[in-house]
Amino acid sequence: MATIRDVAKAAGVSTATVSAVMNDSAYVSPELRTRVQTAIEELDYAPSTVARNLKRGKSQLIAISVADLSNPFFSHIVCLAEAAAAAWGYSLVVFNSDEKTEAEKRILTRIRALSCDGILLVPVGEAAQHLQRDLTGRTIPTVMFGRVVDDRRSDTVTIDNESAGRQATNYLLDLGHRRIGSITGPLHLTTGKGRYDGMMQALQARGVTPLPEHVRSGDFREGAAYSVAREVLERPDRPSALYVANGVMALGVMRAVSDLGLRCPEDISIASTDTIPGISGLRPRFTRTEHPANDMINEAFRMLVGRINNGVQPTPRNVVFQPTLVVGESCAPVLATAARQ
Amino acid sequence: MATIRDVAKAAGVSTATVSAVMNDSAYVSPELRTRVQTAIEELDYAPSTVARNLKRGKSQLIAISVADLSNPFFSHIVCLAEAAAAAWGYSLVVFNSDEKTEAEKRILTRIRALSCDGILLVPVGEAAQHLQRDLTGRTIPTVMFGRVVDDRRSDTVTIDNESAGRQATNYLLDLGHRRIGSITGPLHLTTGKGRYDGMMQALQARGVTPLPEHVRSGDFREGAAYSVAREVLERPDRPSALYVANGVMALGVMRAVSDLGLRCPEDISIASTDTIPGISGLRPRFTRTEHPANDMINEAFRMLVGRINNGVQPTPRNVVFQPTLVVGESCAPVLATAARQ
DNA sequence: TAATTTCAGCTAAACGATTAGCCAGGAATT
DNA sequence: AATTCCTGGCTAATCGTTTAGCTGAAATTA
Repeated sequence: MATIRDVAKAAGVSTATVSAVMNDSAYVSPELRTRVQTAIEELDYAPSTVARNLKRGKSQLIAISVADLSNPFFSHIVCLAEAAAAAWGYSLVVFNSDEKTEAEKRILTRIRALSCDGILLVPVGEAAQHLQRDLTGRTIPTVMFGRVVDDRRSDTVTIDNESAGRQATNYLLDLGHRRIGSITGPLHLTTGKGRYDGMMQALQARGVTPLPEHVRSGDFREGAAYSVAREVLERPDRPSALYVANGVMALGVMRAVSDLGLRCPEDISIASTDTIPGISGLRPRFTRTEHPANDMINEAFRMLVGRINNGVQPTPRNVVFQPTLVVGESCAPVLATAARQ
Repeated sequence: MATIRDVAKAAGVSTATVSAVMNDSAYVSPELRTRVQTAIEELDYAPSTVARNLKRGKSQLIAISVADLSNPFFSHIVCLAEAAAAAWGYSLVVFNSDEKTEAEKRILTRIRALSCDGILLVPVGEAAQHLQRDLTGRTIPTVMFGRVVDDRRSDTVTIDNESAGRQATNYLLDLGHRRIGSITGPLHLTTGKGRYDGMMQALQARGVTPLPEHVRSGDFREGAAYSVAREVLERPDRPSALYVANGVMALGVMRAVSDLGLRCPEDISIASTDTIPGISGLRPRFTRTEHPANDMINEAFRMLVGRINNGVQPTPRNVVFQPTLVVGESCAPVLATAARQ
């Protein structure tokens, strides 16, 4: 690998001049400039960011740690983050905490060791204590994404989870459903709790009280959602509609529906929050609330890069985005459902 | 942040001794050792990996560049790769070349600049020349994944694309289909060409010649597959079955089918190669060939880490995996289809 | 005792960039 | 003509590690 010294020798100039050309940090005469540039071309020189980073105290790396990389929502987030990182001149190091506190600890240690310039963190959240210890010790600029564990200290980018739960539930209520159940997320997560709260608010506002047996908590994964949904749907008093707290669980519920020989929306209406991209060719399309993921990631990067460049500001910023309801064919009016029973 | 010199001064030893304690690379007397350790504790010292990497010429980073990060197949690959990287003690830097040669060039330069220890590359492939220049100049251990641009020089991990095309097509033939069309991948890619060839082999073996208008090439994305599929399906002599070269295109085709008011498999049978994970709750489930992605990634990492540790070996290894056929409900016997027309 | 070996721990030279500070020589000023 | 001012480009120090090579005292051997 060619070094800056090789280029300097080849171009007959000093390393300082080569550096000046690379970063145009000082005026260099046109002649020397072209000589340097051809030498760079010739030797196919690329500066060592490792050396540069040592000198500058930066690593040009942004770390992202997501809670479940096998969830298409987070895959999508990683995809958007990669593009944003590239646009800002960073590279993206990807970690999967897999909803495990232990894994998250290891990841944060690793991120420190790599001296990443910033962290985009979807916190696992069950135990926030270690986060404070790990993050505030060495203040690496951090933006919490999607979930919140300590909204007083960190910058956060989230969606209004209560609104998501309310919107989806209101849609079901508007169709006349009253026997509404839910597969919620884990209630110790803000995403799980918020959507659950939103749903309950919507129900209470219309004076509807769900059966406790119809409201079950999942873990945001396909498998558990499948088995919990089976249990709920096998009951003789099964609900006429379900609110499902995320996209992959909605798929699990749908699998349960079809394995039980039920049909959606004829036998059961399903509304969810969050969705799987690209499956609009398959029927039924889900009625769901969607996150403005692109805007969220862009905002997160703007905040993160701001912190990286301007140092840590005293007041953390919390930006909340609004979900939007998208109607598919997974819900039917309750009259139709009742007629079939 | 405390440096090794601060620690050395505090402990009254040389930096070499501190370094020796950190990596236990040499014997240090118990007394000095404890003095160093308390000094480290005292100053909350963590060595700068940036400096260490500069010196060692290693970065503990493995780069993965995929051709389309928005494709769930590659998301899945990234997910598996993250786990494999962590298991081997590396961190994963993710890049998306988005099927663009220019982007791939920039990515390779960036990877070099970051001095990643190894590369897992899904090459864009249209122009392999620059790859040779970029990769052989500085021999960063590289494993080509999924696609091949120069199978003589690089390690590769691939699937038997021809077999995939043959298996899917034979399934359609066995159902009695003869008017078979295809949405292929780009034919300049080994994945596109191989699957196409496999399909043609299967057809020829049964003496079937497809109409050229029924065999259209896509770009492995949902959008183009949708429009091309519409064109094919709107023809009065539309095929009774389609072989679709990857999972997201199959979704696009399915969207076209449903937008045209057709039904799958009643009006059109669809078999594909590659699939979208987790959608088995939605109907119809695709009949498709699947890749052993997990085994493939594990093998790729074994090869890559081997190269990193043992230096570049003379003979490149090419490992080819076999796809397996998984039957869903997206295909019907031709008699049923004919009866409806 | 003198010569040799051993080895804990030190010194200093890297790694490859950035950059403060310097120098030479041409232009401008007096 | 002498002085000052610019300014393009160079020299060399620096970032924080690792590590080859050295030193000198203790241990071993003859």
